[in-house]
Amino acid sequence: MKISQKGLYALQAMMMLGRHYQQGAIKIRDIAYEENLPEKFLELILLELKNARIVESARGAKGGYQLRRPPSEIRLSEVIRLIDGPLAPFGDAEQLRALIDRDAEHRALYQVFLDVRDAAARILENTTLADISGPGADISKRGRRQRKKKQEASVLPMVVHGNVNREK
Amino acid sequence: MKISQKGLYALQAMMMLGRHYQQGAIKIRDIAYEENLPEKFLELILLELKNARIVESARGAKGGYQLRRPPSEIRLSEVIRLIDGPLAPFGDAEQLRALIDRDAEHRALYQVFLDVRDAAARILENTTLADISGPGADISKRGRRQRKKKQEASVLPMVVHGNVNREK
DNA sequence: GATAATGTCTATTAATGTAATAGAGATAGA
DNA sequence: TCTATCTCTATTACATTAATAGACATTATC
Repeated sequence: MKISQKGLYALQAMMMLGRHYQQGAIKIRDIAYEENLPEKFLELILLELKNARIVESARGAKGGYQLRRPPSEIRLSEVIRLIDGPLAPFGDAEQLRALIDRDAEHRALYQVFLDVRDAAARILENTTLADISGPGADISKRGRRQRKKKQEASVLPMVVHGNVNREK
Repeated sequence: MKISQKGLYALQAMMMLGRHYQQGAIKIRDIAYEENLPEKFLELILLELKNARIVESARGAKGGYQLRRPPSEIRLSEVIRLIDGPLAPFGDAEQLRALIDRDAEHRALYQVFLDVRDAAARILENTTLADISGPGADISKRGRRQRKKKQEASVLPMVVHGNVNREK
């Protein structure tokens, strides 16, 4: 899985709309300005979000965009899957599956990829716009509240090993 | 993070070398044949792996490649980081960091991305070539054994939620 | 030391994907 | 009607990826 620039723009736009939830339609231009996004590119992104019925638009003068649901009901996974496709860490799932079917030895590798995908999905499914934007957003609170499904909280450990944080 | 075709080839080649560990040098051609990889492309990949000192080569007649360490000491994360770069799910960490520094509102989003990266890293750091290749490889055994660091086993839950498995 | 087998290295290409831009058209409010 | 705004299609520039080609260097073996 890879979150593209476009995907990041989409998330930024959604966060902005989340901050202005229930304030009526917001113009593309205003979103672009507030989040510092290329306006014409943002147009295409919002169109996709609209077609997916995550946001809604009003045309003409006084037109603009707004969320169709409260920020607490929009999961990051939904936005990312729409813009960047499946959360799996490999490109072409079909091709990989063909490889696996042809050769039992590679099934274990495939399973590892599935585990990675599931781990990422678990986080992105359980984080909503409300968790990361708006007046209540606070990193330090993530993981302690706002888990919709009660049993899942303990499945996503917040413990981080010292040796895992190795990226540049 | 995205595992490229090249990264997948690298993992396949490493698994093949793992299966033939301590059987002397293996020719590029044989690796390519057994794993059905493009030979010339594989050359470049093996060169990278050699420069990273994960494999070693012998030149000339009877030359070839072999692992420098036992399969149980080669983590998938090492191979993937080498070929495909950092495990983070976003492209340019610098750019994202700049965004975050400019705007405190986006820190929470950044933190989610870090969580995703850490979750992926945790799995790929704790899975070795031995776990997924060779005669002992068995998907059903993953997660129950072969965790090098004792305390980490419980941190990677094997439970999978029904609603997480949503990819095509 | 000649020969054949093999890894090393550099360059190039083709295909694809990504980010972004341009501009004409449709719709709605004033 | 006029103007502001979303809608939609096309196009472009650029970067990345996957793959190929070919000359060169090294080693084993006869």
